[in-house]
Amino acid sequence: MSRSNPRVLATLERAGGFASAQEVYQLMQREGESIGLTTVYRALQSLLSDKIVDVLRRDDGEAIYRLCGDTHHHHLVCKSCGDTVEIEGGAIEKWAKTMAEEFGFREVGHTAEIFGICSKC
Amino acid sequence: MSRSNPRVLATLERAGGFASAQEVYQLMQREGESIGLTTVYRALQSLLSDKIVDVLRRDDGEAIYRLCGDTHHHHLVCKSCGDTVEIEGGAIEKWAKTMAEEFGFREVGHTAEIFGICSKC
DNA sequence: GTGGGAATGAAAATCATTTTCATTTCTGCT
DNA sequence: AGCAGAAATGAAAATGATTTTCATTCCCAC
Repeated sequence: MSRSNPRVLATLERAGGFASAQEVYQLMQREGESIGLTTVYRALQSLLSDKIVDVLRRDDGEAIYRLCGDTHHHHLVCKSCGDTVEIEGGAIEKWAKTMAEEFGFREVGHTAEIFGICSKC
Repeated sequence: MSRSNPRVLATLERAGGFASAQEVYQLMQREGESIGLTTVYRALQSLLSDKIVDVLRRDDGEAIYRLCGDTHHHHLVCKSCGDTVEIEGGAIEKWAKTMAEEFGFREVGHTAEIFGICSKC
């Protein structure tokens, strides 16, 4: 069940740790690697569920995957160039926990993203 | 060029100021309004470029539109039954603003969701 | 009224993503 | 070796949101 194809992971690294499935596929094609689009999608999903990569959405809705360290963090993403800054989310953690408790939820997780236009754009 | 169809806007309001194009369309159908899906999409785009609505992305990539200036809130969603509670996000707003400023971002927005298992499940 | 631009919507096109399914490759086992 | 079954692969078809095309209808100034 190890579908986390290492060639896909390597390509994602080569791409600067930030690319869509289609881009990873095209990159591999251009570099002469023989792989199917389906396999790329499957590998990315597997990497995702293994928490080796992270997924975000571009403005047009395309999913982009990126390598991700294991420390829990959030992202500040530029809507224009896609540049990403990893930020601390201590305030969020506390907020999520408080709110969840207030309404009696358990096994709580959360997502949070900030997006805007970066200083370069 | 005023394609910001008022019926679409009204429906978006009725939906709680938060819905996808498909949902707006279905809601209008169910309520017996005669409108085409194309028109709904066009109206939403128009409302968007007039800055009357805002667009976000759901996890699955579907675009959801929301009235700007609507009091902004977040969701606490049960992973098991899908039940949703709307919650205040004052802490988040501040956090997002602070972080964005720190890194020189402008035109800042954010998304945040908390998910878990509710008390009934 | 009438001519032309704007609005409408059905149907087709597009595009990312997922599913299906037949084929190939790997694995452990004898 | 040889073989069975599991897992991986990828081409092609299916899906689902969104966009485009295009013919028709509506509306408004003249």
